[in-house]
Amino acid sequence: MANLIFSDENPSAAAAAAAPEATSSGGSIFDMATGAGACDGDTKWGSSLGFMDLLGIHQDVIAPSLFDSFQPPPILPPPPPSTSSEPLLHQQLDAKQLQALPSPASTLPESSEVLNNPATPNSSSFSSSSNEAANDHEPTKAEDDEEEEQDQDKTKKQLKPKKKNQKRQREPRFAFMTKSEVDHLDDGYRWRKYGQKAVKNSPFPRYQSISNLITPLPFHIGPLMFIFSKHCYIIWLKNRSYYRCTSAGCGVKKRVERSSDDPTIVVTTYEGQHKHPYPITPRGSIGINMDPSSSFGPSFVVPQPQYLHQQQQLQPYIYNSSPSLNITSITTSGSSFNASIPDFLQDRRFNTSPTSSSASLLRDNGLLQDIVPTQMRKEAKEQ
DNA sequence: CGGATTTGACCGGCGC
DNA sequence: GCGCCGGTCAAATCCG
Repeated sequence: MANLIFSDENPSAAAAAAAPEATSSGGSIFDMATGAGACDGDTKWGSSLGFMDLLGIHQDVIAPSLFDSFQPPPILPPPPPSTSSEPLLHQQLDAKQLQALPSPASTLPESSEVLNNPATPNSSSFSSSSNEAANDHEPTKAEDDEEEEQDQDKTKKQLKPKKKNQKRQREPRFAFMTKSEVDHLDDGYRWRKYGQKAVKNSPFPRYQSISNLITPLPFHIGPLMFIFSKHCYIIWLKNRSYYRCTSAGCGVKKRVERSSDDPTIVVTTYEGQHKHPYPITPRGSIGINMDPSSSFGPSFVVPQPQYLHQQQQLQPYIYNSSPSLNITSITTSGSSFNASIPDFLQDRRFNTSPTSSSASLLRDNGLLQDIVPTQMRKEAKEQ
């Protein structure tokens, strides 16, 4: 996984991964019709910038705006969710920080309440408006029935009309970043996925004459490659998943996507506040102890090594305790890893062949489904 | 069979 | 007004 991305053999791929997103979530898709962005056959991958240059860009642009402003919370950062992933960042971000976040945060309305103290969506630091907002989206049963009748004439897909001149109130959002191979981190609550969007993520559309296509393609985020007029174009796609808490009356939402800057990072954005007790998970997963009596918000239960052992196929990433992204530590060189990493976490760290890694990444990111039609996938499955 | 997920369609906001 | 995009819905499908 990550070790492939930043492999020494393919430094420009690493640079690509480190390159900051030029625009917000609406990164422009490469213009195939006009050929905009096409280059001549001499262009190499990331040739305009060296590996270290791009690393520098990454640090200059990303780190100061997001990571350098990170202040260690008074209590340990949360989740290592049960995926054995490690938390990178966890705090309520101020508007500036949120804008620095890839995309979930960039859409944060200014009216959002943000507090600079560590908390989770369940923490008391969130505004108490969650009920209202939740009711906006989840009307009462009576209202539902009434509207169902009204909607008889309407198209099935048509949505219920919203009150005019009333901007939808957004819940305060809370984002944190986690190094993980799995997108949906188990935080102990039960979530139902209600939507998924493929978002374009093309900071620097990469292209190259097909005749010069020597270096392996950097399959680390989900490139959709196509060939047009002797040029190989790649559009970077990623999925954004939308989850809703399954508890009745709880309108908490959760948005999960990969970071544009580092696809090994999962950006989880919570919206709203749970209005129910923290569910006790029978799985014994690591959970968040949502003790409402605690004025410090939730505390987090450290996963037991035994449990992590069961999850080792997830290839947990050992995160750097430094607030900034130390992407240089992610190399194919085994010596770059800390010797203190338990054996059971090291077992599978370097067993990724380019082939399996590419495939698994495509699978993990859900990109396969974006690129390959469902029918084709089904056929492949049957074979 | 019930709950969860997938996925195409739809709506509203926003920028041009 | 139009197009793009984020967010949501809900039927179809999957899965235990």
